[in-house]
This record gives sequence, structure tokens and C-alpha cells, in this order.
Amino acid sequence: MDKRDIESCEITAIHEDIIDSVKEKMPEEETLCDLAELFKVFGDSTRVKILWALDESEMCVCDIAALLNMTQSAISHQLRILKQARLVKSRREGKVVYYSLDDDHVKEIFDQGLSHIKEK
Amino acid sequence: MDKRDIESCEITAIHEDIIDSVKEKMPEEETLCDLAELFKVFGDSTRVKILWALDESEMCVCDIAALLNMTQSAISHQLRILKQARLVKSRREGKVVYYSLDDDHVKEIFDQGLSHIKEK
DNA sequence: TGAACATTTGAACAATGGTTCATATGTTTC
DNA sequence: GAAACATATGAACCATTGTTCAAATGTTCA
Repeated sequence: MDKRDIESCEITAIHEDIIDSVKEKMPEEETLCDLAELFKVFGDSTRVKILWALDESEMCVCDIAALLNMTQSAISHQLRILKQARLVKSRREGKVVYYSLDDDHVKEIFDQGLSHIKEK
Repeated sequence: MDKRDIESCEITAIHEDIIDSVKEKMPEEETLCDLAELFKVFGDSTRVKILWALDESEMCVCDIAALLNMTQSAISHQLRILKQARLVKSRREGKVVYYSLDDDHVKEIFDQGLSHIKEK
């Protein structure tokens, strides 16, 4: 049956065999989008700093704010994003909320990223 | 001498000892920003797809465009970003420009990312 | 209960970034 | 050289996003 996409008829492909074989091996669209979403979370220096700090020690919001010399509000907003991505977790102790890492892969990913940066 | 930051006097830190010890162990500001910049490159589904495809096989621009059902121009723009980040390299063969991966860490980073996504 | 404090939340603003469209560059072939 | 083709580039448009400011929760302690 092999119906060719009508919508993409303007696109002139040269190596259809390669395209087909690559298409077979590619993960699902949704998986790759999820992956990009995860890296989007890593793609902000404030969040990278927060994650790096939390890898050293559990910290409360105002401590992180002081460490990075930023507003508590700004930090809180970013922590919310990190929590939604299941990268950090929190526990409340009275008025204070302590945050810590909730993932083992973060350090690995960061180290691999650093290796790339330091190359050459 | 230990001069306290005047600018950040509104920030009320609770655990100065933790802040100091974390600050010591943190990498340089610039390093963390570079790391965030790298992840920003990974933080787009089109680029993730391109990298994943190139991990399977060297491909030319129009093939990638056909594979992802996108404009050649859009793909070219993204390849430029990937090249600037030293993630892909290109070689010309006549009119056709072939792109391939230029980094060993990409696959590692993607796999770690996938592990996080698949958790739970 | 009310004051003080730590944190969260929502709206608004400015900046960044991906795609599209039109056009330019570079290469081959006639 | 001109036509055809693959790719690159620049400007413009729209959507996304990080920070700020103001106000709301939620908790402790007097």
C-alpha cells in the first residue's frame, strides 16, 4: 500500500533507502520530544546552578537565593520547574522548605556535558 | 576582610555555613553557563531528532528534511547551531553536504536522559 | 489572634529563539 | 555562460520563557 505523504511532495530526498532505515530505528516522536523537554530544563544557567548546588547539599530556598544572589521569588519559580521535571524534591520543616536532588542521572549528564565542553 | 555584599542585603540567609561550603565546591560561573548553553542546544525536539538520526547514519540536508518532514531551510538553520556547538561536522561531495556526529558524549547524554524519563 | 517570617503564586514585561519566506552562494552539467 | 540543483543566509513573525513586582499561603511564636 505504501502511501507516500502528499504533504511533503516538495521535499526532494536523495537517499530514500537511508531515510527508511533511519526512520525504522528512530524512537517514537513523543519520546524524543520528552527528551528535548528534559534538556530544556537543563538549558538555563540558574537551574544548572541550583542543581549543582543541591548535589553538594540539601538547601532551603533563601539559602539558594543568597548563594546565587537572586530573588527568593525567582528561585522558587525555578524550583517549581525542577520539581515538575522530577529533578528535585522538597520537605518542609516548620516555615522552611528544604530542597534536594531527586535523580541519579543528573550528575552523570552534567559530567558528560562537561567532557564535551572541555574537549579541545 | 570578609566584606559582605551590600547589594544583596535584602536576602536573608539561614545557613551561612552551608552556603559558604557549597560556594567553595561550585565550578566557575562561566563553566556552568557553558553547560547550560550546551543543554539549550539539546532542548529542541528538531535538534534532538537530527542528532538521533545522525547517530544512525551520515545524512545530507535534504534527506534529513524529508525524514523529519520539514523545510530544508529549517534543517539548515538547526544544523548551523549544532555545528557551532561542535556536535556535528560536515563534508561536501559535489553539490551535496553530508552531516555526521562530531561527539562521543551525545549518545551517553541521551541515554541518561532517557533513563530519567522512563523512570516510574 | 496577630505579627513576623519563609515560601509560593500570578500577572506583566522584556528578551530569546524556531520557523518561514525570499534570496544568495556554490556546484555540476549542458 | 546558463540552467538546475543542494545548501546557506538574513529578515520578519510568532511563541516561549526568565525575571520582577505585588500579593497570597502557610507556619511559628508571643
